[in-house]
Amino acid sequence: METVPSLRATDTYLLSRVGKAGRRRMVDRLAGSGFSLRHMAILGYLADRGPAAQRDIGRLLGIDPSDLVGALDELEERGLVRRERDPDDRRRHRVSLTPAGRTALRRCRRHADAVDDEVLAPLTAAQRRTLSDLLGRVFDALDADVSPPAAPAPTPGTRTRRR
Amino acid sequence: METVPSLRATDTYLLSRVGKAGRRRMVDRLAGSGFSLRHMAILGYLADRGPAAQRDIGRLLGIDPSDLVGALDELEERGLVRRERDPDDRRRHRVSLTPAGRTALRRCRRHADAVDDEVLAPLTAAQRRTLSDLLGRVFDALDADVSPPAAPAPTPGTRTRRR
DNA sequence: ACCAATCGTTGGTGGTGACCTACCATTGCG
DNA sequence: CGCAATGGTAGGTCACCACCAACGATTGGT
Repeated sequence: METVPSLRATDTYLLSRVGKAGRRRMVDRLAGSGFSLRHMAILGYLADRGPAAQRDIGRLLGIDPSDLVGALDELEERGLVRRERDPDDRRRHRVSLTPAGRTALRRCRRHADAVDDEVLAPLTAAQRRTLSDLLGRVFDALDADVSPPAAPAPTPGTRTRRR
Repeated sequence: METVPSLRATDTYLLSRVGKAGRRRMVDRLAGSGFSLRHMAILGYLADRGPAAQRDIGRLLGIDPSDLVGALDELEERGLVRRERDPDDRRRHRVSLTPAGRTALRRCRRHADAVDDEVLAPLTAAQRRTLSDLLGRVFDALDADVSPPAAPAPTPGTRTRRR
């Protein structure tokens, strides 16, 4: 991909551009199996952390509760997740992964791996590990944005962001 | 920022997520000065490569000609670019940067640098250079996507993408 | 001189993402 | 009990992006 030097020199621009391209590929690929990134993220969440209330899923994944509903509807219709009322708090739904959901997730992951390989093809295995590591650090440091009511505003410049 | 392990392990996911967050910050910041990413990209193009026809700007920047019109209108209204007919080919517009445009670009770049610093804060200078380099490699290898009519489809799996 | 192609422009479309409000059921607390 | 808070839902908005078709002006090729 080509660009102008002054843009290529801007890390955030590069990041955003590469991220977008990667996301694009991923979305295309997953779409072939009828999944969206959201779907995959949700399945991943459930596989990693077990059954959960919708609120919690949305909070961690950065999905608005009202948007989550639809995504879960789709997954449920296809028998990939189950929604049942939490007996301990009947307001909540206990969302859990079905065996079919687990299988679906494996499929998603295969797609994801393939896209990773495709996008990062120009890098050697070692470089790839490095990139992975650096990206991880940056990612972890991003606005938690999941902060409880009173934002402590640790460093000046941590702009709270969130319309 | 938190996530589930299985997603954190997916490079493309990380990339897309970090890219998006970076873009967000950039957009917010630029918006404060009344610019969009598009605007900055266009100003950067003109500064780096000199006056150009709209077609060419759009091609390199991945902006549809019909979308470019509006962006240029805005820049022109604010006196940052000039549009004049190319005497050699009166179909074309010769778009050029005004001195005010040059100043505006400097301002944009300062914003961009600030965002870079903010986003990449968790990295050391050396790590940052490494990330920059690796991202650059990946970026350069991305689908040119500016390919002429008949896509040669070099490797199976190079999905042409482009709705 | 004619026709096909090119450039900019207008005025659409469709998809996505990130919101928001209002609402009902349920819970926890005073 | 009564009421505020919480979890899920339904429905809608707004911005943005990537397109597309059609059109007038202009050009280049024959």
